[in-house]
Amino acid sequence: MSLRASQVADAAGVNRETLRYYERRGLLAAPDRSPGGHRMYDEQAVVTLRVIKAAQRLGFTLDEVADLIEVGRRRGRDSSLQARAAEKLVEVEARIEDLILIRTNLRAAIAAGCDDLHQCASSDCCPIPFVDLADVTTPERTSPR
Amino acid sequence: MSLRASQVADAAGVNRETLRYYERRGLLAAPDRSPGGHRMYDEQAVVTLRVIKAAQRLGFTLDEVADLIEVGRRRGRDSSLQARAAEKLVEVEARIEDLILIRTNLRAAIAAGCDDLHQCASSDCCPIPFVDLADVTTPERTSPR
DNA sequence: TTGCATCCGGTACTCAGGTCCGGGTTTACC
DNA sequence: GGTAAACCCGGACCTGAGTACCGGATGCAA
Repeated sequence: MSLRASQVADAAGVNRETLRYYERRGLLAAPDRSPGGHRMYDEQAVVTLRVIKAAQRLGFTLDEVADLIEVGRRRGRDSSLQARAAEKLVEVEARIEDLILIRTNLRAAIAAGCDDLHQCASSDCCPIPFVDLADVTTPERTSPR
Repeated sequence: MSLRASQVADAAGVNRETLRYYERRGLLAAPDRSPGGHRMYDEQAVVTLRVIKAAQRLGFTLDEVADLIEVGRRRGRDSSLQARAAEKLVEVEARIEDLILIRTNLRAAIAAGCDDLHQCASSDCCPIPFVDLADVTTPERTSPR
């Protein structure tokens, strides 16, 4: 059984136009067409869309997502996959570190309540949860997002 | 001692124009000016810039960052701060969860090496590290990024 | 077979986040 | 005091990621 564009879009929670857009960008395989030219998707398309959205939420660009999908597709013979995966791993781990720091600070801010924050604000140790991060971050990391 | 625009920009690893831009957006306080009108920053500006960049890397929008800075500035009397911090905490924790899942899968992919990946690719469990995420994700989370 | 929702391709628009330009000062250094 | 580098402002431009619109074609149900 095949799905039409807006069924897929609805199922994945995206705009119908986004399907065409992703197809243009090579993120979504061009589906079969009906005799009249309408796109006919399978359920896999929905999964792919969700995958893309998930990856995006984590800060991967569409190009990066395209890469990862690509890499998953043309299997073993491209062993740069290992390298890519390793790179991503490093990125992901750095992100986790950062987020954990933020979390710690947010928790502290919440636990301390407004009174301590007051004191804190006057002594310039706010903007709240980010100060540590700023120090930790290497300056050369010229935001490749 | 005061710093000039490009010194600050260089120190923080951003474009000089970005300073003006952030000033317009209210993210960076308008600095003092020289008699001739040139901006004269202090070292704090560099820290603030790094803070902003750090927050951005974690997926906060400039508006959100502005919020957080704002909130840190006008201290206790605005007790919605607690609420905001709590909200952010939830977001941050969700992000961490997602990233940990990704990390797990990336590690597995790396550990398995290309051979297993090969097998994997043919059985449709690739694109590598995102499938689980796709299932876990509630469809209604219509990416508010 | 008619009617209406849906889809088509192409193009234009939006929004965030910057970045670049250009003509005219201002500073810093010799 | 001269001059090159840095800076000013306003506005145009750019990229990424979608979204909207259009006139015409298609799908499907009654």
